[in-house]
Amino acid sequence: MYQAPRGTVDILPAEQSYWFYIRQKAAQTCQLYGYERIDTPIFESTNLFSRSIGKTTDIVEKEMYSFIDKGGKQITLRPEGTAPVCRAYIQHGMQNKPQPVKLYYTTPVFRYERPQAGRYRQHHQFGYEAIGDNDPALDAEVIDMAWFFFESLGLSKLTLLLNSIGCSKCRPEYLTSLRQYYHSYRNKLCVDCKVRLDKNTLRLLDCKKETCLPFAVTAPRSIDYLCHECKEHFRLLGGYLQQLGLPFLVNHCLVRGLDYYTRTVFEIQPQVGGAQSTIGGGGRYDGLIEELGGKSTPALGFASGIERIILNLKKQSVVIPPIHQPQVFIAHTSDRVKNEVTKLASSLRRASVGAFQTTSSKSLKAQLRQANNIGVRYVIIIGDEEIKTGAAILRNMTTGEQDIVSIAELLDKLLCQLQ
RNA sequence: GUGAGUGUAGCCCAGUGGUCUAAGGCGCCAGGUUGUGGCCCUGGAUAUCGAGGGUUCAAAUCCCUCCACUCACCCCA
Repeated sequence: MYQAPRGTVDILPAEQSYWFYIRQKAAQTCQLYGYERIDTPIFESTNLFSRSIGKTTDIVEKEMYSFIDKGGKQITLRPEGTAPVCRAYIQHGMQNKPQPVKLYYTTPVFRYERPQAGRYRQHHQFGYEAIGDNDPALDAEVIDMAWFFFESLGLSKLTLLLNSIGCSKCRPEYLTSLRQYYHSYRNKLCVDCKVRLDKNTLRLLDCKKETCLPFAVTAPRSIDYLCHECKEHFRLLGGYLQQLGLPFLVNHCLVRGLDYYTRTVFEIQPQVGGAQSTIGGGGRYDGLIEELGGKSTPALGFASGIERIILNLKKQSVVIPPIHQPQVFIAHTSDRVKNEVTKLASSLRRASVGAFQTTSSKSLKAQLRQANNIGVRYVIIIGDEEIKTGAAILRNMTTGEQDIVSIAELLDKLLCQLQ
């Protein structure tokens, strides 16, 4: 028997209410904050990702779904959403539009990893990018928007973590100090951290091993090494967030795993959770557009994992509105009336009354049972006797009451009762 | 890539060597009501017991290999 590839899932009808709900809230949020939707291809040149995310990151080193197409081109299924949006910004000359350009997307994302709770090889992200403005007020807006989005979904008890990791001017000095600091504990570090020491110094702060945690606590802090501009940016951002009443926590160990981040980085986490606690995160990437061949352009963005949001909606028992289903079921008792039934069903739908219709020859009992299981409010029953008089039985499934109504009046009556 | 746990019908699961041609519950189908759902009663369909190999007179049950799933590490959403 075939089954969905490892790390992928079928999103069955029973789950779709969550997806519809989240996408709707996402679109509403974006409308309120002035973001427009963009859809970029699901695959891009491998280069785009290796250049932007960073060659030594795990994503690029071992998690990309890459292949060579029939034209010999190196192609990669998108492992994240920011780089393609930046590529589109450059390609379509969006620097000529009023800045910042605000774009959002919901899209599948592919990473070759061992699946576990809240982690898949194909997952879905809702994200947005604000490109072309370096004002910390924009950072605040982006963070506020993420917070608003989660709040509007009904999620509570969230934690907002914030940090600044500096820019190309001030970060090298910080990295040097950090490396020096960790170097003195070198033989006490875990195997992974010994590798990080040379390869990805910032990530040393992120190690969750108990033996490494104490080193992170007393490690040099990036915010103590910020240049004047970065320091000011961070100070102003903090002020805006306070004004907005967003309860942020500065976390000196928050560094994020993609190389393109500069200055502001942030994550939003639920208070309780499994290993994959982050439901959304983002930050500034002031060097990325230039790195990808555009003009030097400041920007920042945010992305959230829809599967993880659903996980938390369930954990917090948030009630999701059901997807609207037809409220009318048309049953028939004889194949001789099928013509009438088909016509009626079609005309109801054209008048915006959703209707189920049985097409096979089932017993009336079976049809009513089905109608009951679906949960429709009304069943229209048509048989030989009704057809003779141009009438139908209209049964109210909640009360069990039923009337004989002429087919001509059915629509008006239904429209009235379904109000 | 590493480690641990789990694999019995669509779903939840009983069963730890012979009474298993595999029990129960949910769901599904049908009948009880010859044109009427939900409750109840009765009946029915659906399982090469994850796959392959081995031990044994005998394997869902023990052993080996593989596969899948789950959780965790790594990393991230």
